[in-house]
Amino acid sequence: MPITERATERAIERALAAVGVEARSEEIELTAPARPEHGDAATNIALQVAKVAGIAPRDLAEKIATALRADPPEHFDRVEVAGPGFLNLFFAPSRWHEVLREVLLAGESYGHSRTLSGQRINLEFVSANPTGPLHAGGGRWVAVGDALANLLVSQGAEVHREYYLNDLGVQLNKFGESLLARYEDRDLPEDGYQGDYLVEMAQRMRAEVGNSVTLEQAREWGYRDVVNHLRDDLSRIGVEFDTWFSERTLHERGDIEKVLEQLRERGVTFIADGAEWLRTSDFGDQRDRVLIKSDGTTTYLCNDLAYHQDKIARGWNHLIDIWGADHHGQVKSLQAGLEALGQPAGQPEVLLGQLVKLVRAGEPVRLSKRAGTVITLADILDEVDADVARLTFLLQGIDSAQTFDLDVVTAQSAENPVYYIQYAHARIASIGRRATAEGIKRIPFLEVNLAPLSDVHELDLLRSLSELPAVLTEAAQLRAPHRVTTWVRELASRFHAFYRECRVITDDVALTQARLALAEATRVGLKNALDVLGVRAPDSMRRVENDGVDDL
RNA sequence: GCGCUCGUAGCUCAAUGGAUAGAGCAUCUGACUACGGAUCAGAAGGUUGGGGGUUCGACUCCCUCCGAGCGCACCA
Repeated sequence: MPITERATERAIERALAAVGVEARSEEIELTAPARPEHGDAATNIALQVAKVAGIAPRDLAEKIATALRADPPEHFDRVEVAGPGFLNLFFAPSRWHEVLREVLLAGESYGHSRTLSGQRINLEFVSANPTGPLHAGGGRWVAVGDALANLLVSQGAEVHREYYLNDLGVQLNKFGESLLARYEDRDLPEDGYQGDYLVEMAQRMRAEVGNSVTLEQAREWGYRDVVNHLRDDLSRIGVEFDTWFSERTLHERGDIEKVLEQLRERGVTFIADGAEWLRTSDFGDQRDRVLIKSDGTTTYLCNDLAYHQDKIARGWNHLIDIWGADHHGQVKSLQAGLEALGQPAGQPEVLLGQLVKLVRAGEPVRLSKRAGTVITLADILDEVDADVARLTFLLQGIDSAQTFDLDVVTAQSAENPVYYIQYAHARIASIGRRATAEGIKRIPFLEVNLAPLSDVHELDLLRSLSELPAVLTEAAQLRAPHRVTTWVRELASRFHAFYRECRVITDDVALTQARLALAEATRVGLKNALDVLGVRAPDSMRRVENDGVDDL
């Protein structure tokens, strides 16, 4: 885990200069070692520059260490040379006390930065076809997309959450036909949508619209109904989109024709076999793609190009799309098309997420809107609360397929890691209530003498807290919100250990004040991380047991 | 066949090219008449799919084989 420690980095720079070795400051990297015996911060700079300097790594490390001892950084305790040439730095506890002050000073902005300032990011996610309810696996993109948006914002970016509605074309028509068939109690059309939700929808449509409904009316009524339910489901899990972009808009405004003209002007199109093609292969695609089919209609790619062109025209200087990995084949075509339009290469940045495998009792649950077996996000939210659902989707990176065991998530929802984290937050709030109840006068946190904090559990908490800024920055760069989950689980774990070993409220007034400050700093860390993840940080919790509900 | 992605403990998953690969669940052993036991401490569990290579150092990068998922439309 990299850490940001400017004063120490500068001290190492000075030591390098004293030794007579040149190194750019960005080459100096400090990491938090996994093992306590490797110190509080370690650097491999001697290993990096040994070859250029023409000195054996360990010898060089020793020289740097000597220089460092002569001109140490703040809070320096000692430095050791270890292994092939690592420099392990040990800090005095005052360095960690400094962290505590930083956390309390920054408060809800602790961990935030301006590293992405100036980036105006359009983040498109979910964008499931408006032909039925959002299925359970789609919840992954809901949770990941929203958390990623929060994460990017925490690093100074402006982020716009966008949902693209494919409210035109074959799928929507098929959906309309299927709904009408249910309404008229006829057999479903070929390849129709078989989901039971259409039966229930048809009943409501009859109640609202009456006994005479045309195909177009059915399609439009159904479309609006589905979108309303999408909004409801998303709202239940706490996600709100800034823009719901309708594909129809592109046609109504003539955007698609405009994009076609731009491409023709750029000379990147050609006619063949009665169709109009785009030379995407000139821009890295495997082969060229069709824009206008021989029947005169445009392809999905053509419309998608107009759509992404519009996002840029609206002022977003960076586009991110989160797609299911089953669409990976389209990435190159879209990027090539945008580049053909004169946009910088690599837009949009597409994050491919592996799909969710739903499992029940060890057996895979097959999901298909059209086949009729649908387990929806709403079904999940009926059984577990939104925090459980969100955190479950945010436990792992999106590069590998997630196995979502419905039995485990529902039956054992009380054992979900989210409660472990929230419990730490609630415990801290409870300690605060206790302190108040016992009439303990609270010194303003920033005036508290922190010197009594020296237990390993106390310092471990501060070590974790010191990592949050780097964790958030890196998670944002890697588009990996799950890293925040990993970090906050560790912070919670360290707090629970501290709580067991170190009683906060005691007769020792000075120690009590210092530990109350430490608890508050921990609370801030938990809260800020949970905010990014979109999970609540409660001040109290109720546990549902077999024998009823306990107030805690 | 071609392409993309993935393969880590019994299970679910972590790990900017760094030191002895870490958690949770499950299993086993323990814990304060105290601030919330949704807790804590410990044990056991690994040839990171196999084999090569690059590197002072590889779960990580490269090659190859095996296995899994997904794409290879004038569908969306």
